[in-house]
Amino acid sequence: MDALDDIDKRLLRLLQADAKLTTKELAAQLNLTLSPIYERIRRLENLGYIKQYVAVLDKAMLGQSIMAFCQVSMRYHDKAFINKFEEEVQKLEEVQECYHMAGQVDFLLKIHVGSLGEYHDFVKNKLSQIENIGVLNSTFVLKEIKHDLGYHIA
Amino acid sequence: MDALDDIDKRLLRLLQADAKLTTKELAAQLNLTLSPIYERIRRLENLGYIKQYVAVLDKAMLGQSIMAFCQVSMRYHDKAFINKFEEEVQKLEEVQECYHMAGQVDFLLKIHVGSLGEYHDFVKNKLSQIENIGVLNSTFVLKEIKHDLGYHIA
DNA sequence: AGTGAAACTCGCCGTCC
DNA sequence: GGACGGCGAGTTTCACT
Repeated sequence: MDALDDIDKRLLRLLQADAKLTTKELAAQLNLTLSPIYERIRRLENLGYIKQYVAVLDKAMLGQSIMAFCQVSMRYHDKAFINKFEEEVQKLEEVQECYHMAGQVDFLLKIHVGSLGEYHDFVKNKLSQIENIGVLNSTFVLKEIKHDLGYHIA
Repeated sequence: MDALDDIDKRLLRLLQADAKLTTKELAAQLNLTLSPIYERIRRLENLGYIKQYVAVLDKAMLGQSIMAFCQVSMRYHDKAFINKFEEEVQKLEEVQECYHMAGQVDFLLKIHVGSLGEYHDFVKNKLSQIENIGVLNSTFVLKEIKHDLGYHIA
């Protein structure tokens, strides 16, 4: 019921590259008619394989040209402090991604801002205001070499 | 000509959250008729604010449940070696993202695989086969705390 | 599960304000 | 720069296989 056959996989690959493909175009590429394609897509949506459809914007054109990774280690590792940090991070719009990591560093944050001044403001007035942060180490992206939007489908 | 007014910004926010909204629904939310919405979207596409439309899939359901960050430092920093590394990384399907960084570490890679065994295989047989890699340091994601798909629009 | 066709809605374009 | 209207195209459903 929830296994993917070969057509499902090809469908997912096509849709994660271009969500605007019409059922007609998809049907032509997969050698089927409109109905089965239509129903397969709805099935993949309902089972949760497809979570949503989004427009991908250009961050440089939106003035978000500085990207940085920020490694955060907590002073104490109490559950309450960890939970508090995770809650606070959700509220910070500069934080695009946040991961709880294995190893010396507790959290890795991906940050998007418009300038180094904004980054300074973010660290000084927002991030470091969260209590119990021990070490805080930022590294900046010089160039984006690769950024795949879709996942590899086996 | 290429500046965004308030309606453009609201339009971009709505579309990067849900690309399947119809012009009709967008028009209703922005208190306009269909034509201006339609033309604004085409304008935002042509100017490059909207790069593409994609379906967002569930990586866990696709069996890509292990996520890791891999820090790579080159032995020598010749332009030719750097270019070669960047080329090779493009070919590796496990590498979701790759950034050239400022600081001690040269590159930061975000890796998606299905198991630790696959990760081992990736490092041993693919990544470390690229010449001139000096230090290679992997850290695994325990939990995804936050992952915004859209950018913050000022 | 897939085909083919019918009904309905939306995207798209022209014209007008 | 936005409103209105008509045609083509896409989506959605159904009866049949």
